[in-house]
Amino acid sequence: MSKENVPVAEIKEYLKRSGINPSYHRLRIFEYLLKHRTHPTVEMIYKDISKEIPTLSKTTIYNTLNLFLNKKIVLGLTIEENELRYDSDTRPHAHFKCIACGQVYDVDLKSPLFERQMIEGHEITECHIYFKGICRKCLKKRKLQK
Amino acid sequence: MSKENVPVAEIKEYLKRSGINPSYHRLRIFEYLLKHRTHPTVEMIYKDISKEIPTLSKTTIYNTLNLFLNKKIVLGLTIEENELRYDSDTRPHAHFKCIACGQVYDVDLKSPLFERQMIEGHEITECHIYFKGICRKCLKKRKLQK
DNA sequence: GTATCTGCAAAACATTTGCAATTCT
DNA sequence: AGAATTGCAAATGTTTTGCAGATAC
Repeated sequence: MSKENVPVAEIKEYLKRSGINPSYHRLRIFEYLLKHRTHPTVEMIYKDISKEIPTLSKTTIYNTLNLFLNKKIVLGLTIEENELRYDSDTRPHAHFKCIACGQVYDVDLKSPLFERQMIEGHEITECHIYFKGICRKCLKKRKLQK
Repeated sequence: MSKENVPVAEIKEYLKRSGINPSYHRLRIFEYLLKHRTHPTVEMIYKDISKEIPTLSKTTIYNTLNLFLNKKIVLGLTIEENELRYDSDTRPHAHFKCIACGQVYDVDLKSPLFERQMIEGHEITECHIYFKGICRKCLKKRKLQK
């Protein structure tokens, strides 16, 4: 799923279709991923959602995200060691991480690499393309400072 | 550096040129990375080298590898969460991880992505391409079992 | 003898696990 | 009630840090 404003009923249906019982917490966490396209970490999700649901525990977020990963409705991004990030957009696309501000951007890249079935005799099931550098925003800031 | 059998004197020179004082441990660790092109984790390096140097500590391996990363003579691969792997070949190339046996292979891929300077307004300094799937060896094994 | 290098032990994190409490139907 | 869900607290595993001792020049 990739759009930003999806009605709750539709999310519910989507979870059910994916074999996931749409409990309140699961719904809220998936909704959060749809709304916040910043590839959040567990920490970020916890910080934000627990403002509205103070009883929510990190364990539940871990449980839920692992469930989502198993059912393949989110992607796990390991663009940087020691922080797993999550993306509700499971279509092939690339990622860009800014080494200045840390933000991870989606990059809509059409590459034949995503279509490849084999490489050097290995059978490919997943392809991840990660870029690092300075993002648009940080570049602008630096220019202004000069 | 990318070849497998490099004389120690040459490694020493390479470290010096990179601004690294070539202590015995550093030499041995870099030599290990050159010889073992399996993108080892700290654990693997420790296990193997400490057989010959029983006094070697993991802290030293972490210190040394972080030094190598800073001086950019090794690449850190975060193809899978919870395990940072190291590669002494800093030329642009892709990586393939077998989801059956866990081995990480180098893939000699010529892609224009490695040459890109900008994408969607972001300035690119690094490009990582990761594949996952079943490797050549594991595919063969599966065929034999049938 | 002063810098650097090394390594222990503790700390800092992220993530997982066991199990008990809670909720849903 | 019975099954699924949640959440605390403890365990696990990786990496970092503080600092003291060893080594090198």
